[in-house]
Amino acid sequence: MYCQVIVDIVHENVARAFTYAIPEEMKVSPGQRVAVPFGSREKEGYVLALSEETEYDPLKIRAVKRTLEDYPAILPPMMELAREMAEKNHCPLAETLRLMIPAEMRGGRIRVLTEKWIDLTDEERARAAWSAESRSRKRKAILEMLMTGHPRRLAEIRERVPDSREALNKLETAGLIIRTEQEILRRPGTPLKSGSGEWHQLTPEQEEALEEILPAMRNGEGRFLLHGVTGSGKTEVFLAAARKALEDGKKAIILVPEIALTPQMVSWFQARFGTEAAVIHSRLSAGERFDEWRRIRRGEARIIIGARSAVFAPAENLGLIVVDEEHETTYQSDHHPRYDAREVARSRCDREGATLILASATPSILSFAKARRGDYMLLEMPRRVQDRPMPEVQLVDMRTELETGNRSVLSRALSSALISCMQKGEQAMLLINRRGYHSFVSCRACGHVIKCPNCDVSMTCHVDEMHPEDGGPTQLQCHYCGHRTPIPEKCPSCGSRYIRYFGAGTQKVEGEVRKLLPGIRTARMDIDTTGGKDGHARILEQFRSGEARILIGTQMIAKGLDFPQVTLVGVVAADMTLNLPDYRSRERTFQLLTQVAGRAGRGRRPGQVIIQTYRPEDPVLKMAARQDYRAFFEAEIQRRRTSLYPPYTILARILIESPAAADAEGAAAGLGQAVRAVLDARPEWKKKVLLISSEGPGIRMLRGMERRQILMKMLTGSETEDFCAWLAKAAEEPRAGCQICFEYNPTSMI
DNA sequence: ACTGTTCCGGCC
DNA sequence: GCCGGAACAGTC
Repeated sequence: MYCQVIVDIVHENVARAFTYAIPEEMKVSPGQRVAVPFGSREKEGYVLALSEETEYDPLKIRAVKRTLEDYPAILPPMMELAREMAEKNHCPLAETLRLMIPAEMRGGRIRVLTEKWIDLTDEERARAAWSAESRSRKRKAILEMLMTGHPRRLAEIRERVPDSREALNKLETAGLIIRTEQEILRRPGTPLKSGSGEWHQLTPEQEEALEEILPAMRNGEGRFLLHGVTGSGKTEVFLAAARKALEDGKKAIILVPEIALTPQMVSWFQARFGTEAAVIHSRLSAGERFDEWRRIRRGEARIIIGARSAVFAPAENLGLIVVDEEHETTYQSDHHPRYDAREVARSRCDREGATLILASATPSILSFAKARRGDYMLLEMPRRVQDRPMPEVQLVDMRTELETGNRSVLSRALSSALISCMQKGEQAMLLINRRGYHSFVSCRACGHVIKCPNCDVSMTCHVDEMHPEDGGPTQLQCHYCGHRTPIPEKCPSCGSRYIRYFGAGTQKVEGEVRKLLPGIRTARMDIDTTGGKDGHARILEQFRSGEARILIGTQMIAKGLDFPQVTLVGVVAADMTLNLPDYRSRERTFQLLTQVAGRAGRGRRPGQVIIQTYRPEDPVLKMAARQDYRAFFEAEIQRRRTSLYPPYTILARILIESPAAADAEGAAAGLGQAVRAVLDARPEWKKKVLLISSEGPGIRMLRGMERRQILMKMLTGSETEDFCAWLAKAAEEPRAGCQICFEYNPTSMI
């Protein structure tokens, strides 16, 4: 018997199956991981398929050494998925297979934790021995313990009967007890409590959505886009759909856009389904992740909640995948092999006969366009639960604030709203989409802006987190590479002592709020305060418990959080994200504002939202203020059509990075020429290409690397796919001192 | 003739 | 991804 094995090495040279013989007594099935001899070394591999015969020279064939687990780590549909992804990404199969098992499983770096247990061999004999026992009080005590309940943990016996080793040995040699070892599974820490254990009465809209979803689930089909406004109770729909999956004996995967949102979702699901819910994300400890993975693999956990990577959870017999907040860009992975969890979810559902629900209050333009084309069935929930009103949104013109002498980052309207919100004993959230204190510093005399030595970006002022009580900002920090330096006394360019500070970040806003409302506890949530294993959870719990009354943070506070006590949401500077040089900046701004506005008024009391801006007449801001997704979608899709942006076109780029500018420059020129040459040779490709540009990228130096790009805009079509395959291959050709990568519809254009 | 270095193909 | 052999250059 032979098997085809993918060796766990990511390299083009070995990106194919190798044939190994299976020893007589060994049981091997497809998807199982095995140890095989490879050259002079031993390697891990994945069994692709088994066969009786082989084409390969039998003399050269070596045998599988051993299996690494006694079950297939890769389920058959997951193997197909890995194949599909490898083909699409032009990468070795080993690389996509690695996504599907916890990293620590590779190289045997993690041990299965065990615990010793003691069991009685025969209750009758034990009873007899107990009555007859007269010599040893310890033996009698142990037998008594086991008779009232067995098996028992050895640790427990040791605790109740000290120094019991000899007594246990005697009982064992007498054949009265046996020792066993049991695996124990490490569980992630207890999540937040939500206190809503019972099933809610569904709203008519939720019922209507489920009337479409449940029959589809019965047939193992259905691709839905659930567009429900903030506070419309989308989670209740997920819970009901997951219950249906469990009733049918199937599994459900619930994806959330980031780790910070898992505890909330887990608490909702655990309240209904208890330990059926498992958590998978990258911040679990190695042991926890491995053990949760095995719990899922064995079918002990039937609901999986997690961030992007949870889409690869080893669930057999999958019935449902939910992608919550589907518009979030975090569903696209940013390192190799790149994938989009929404596409992977779609592919898994097609393959495994499961139902897919993408859900959002602000669906991505791409998904909504697909829904309109009929790719997804659109389900609308335009009203909040219990007839709660949508929050009232007010745009505040910061130009008039300045004209009338208010130079603070908080407008009068926002200040007084904050004060009255606090007086009423309610909670508030403030969004400021930049961390740190000031966004940049510049010299009054010569206008010099202090830039990072490693990156082509200005540095941000920070208050030292270690000594926050020292007062104002003392440090400059680069938000791209993390480089830190003290704020200089003099301008490094002209020596002037007059340095000016521009723009406000979360630290500055927190300071202003504390000045405005002394004695009110605030919490700040940004990258700087959420370090550590449960930094997010700590801050959110502070706010949930009411210990902190105002939550100030970057966009991470805008996503899907549910705090019923919040009645006021303030956006300190709405235009900041609007003017970024990216065709998606309007979409992102609309989503961010609508999402953060939706945090207000989720409880009994109505919500109020104040958006500060220098451009209150901007149509995107106006539509966000009205929470009018439809109007925004129509305007944006129209703009994309006329300006030729996705989904009507495809953007692709080759990004070149090198420590030396000349090398990057040279490689960019060389590649640019090669691209133009191949287009001249292939007119069918050329006619699809609308634009080739060697401009940019936006940041020409990052983390000490010089960056150049070749940006292309193309019409969709099979020729374009072929051209992109060629580009991906061209990007793999090594060039002196350069790192080159090909990006198909890049997530970020920096 | 001997040793250190780099390049390239094979691994089942 | 790493090993080992081949080819090459440099040393006595």
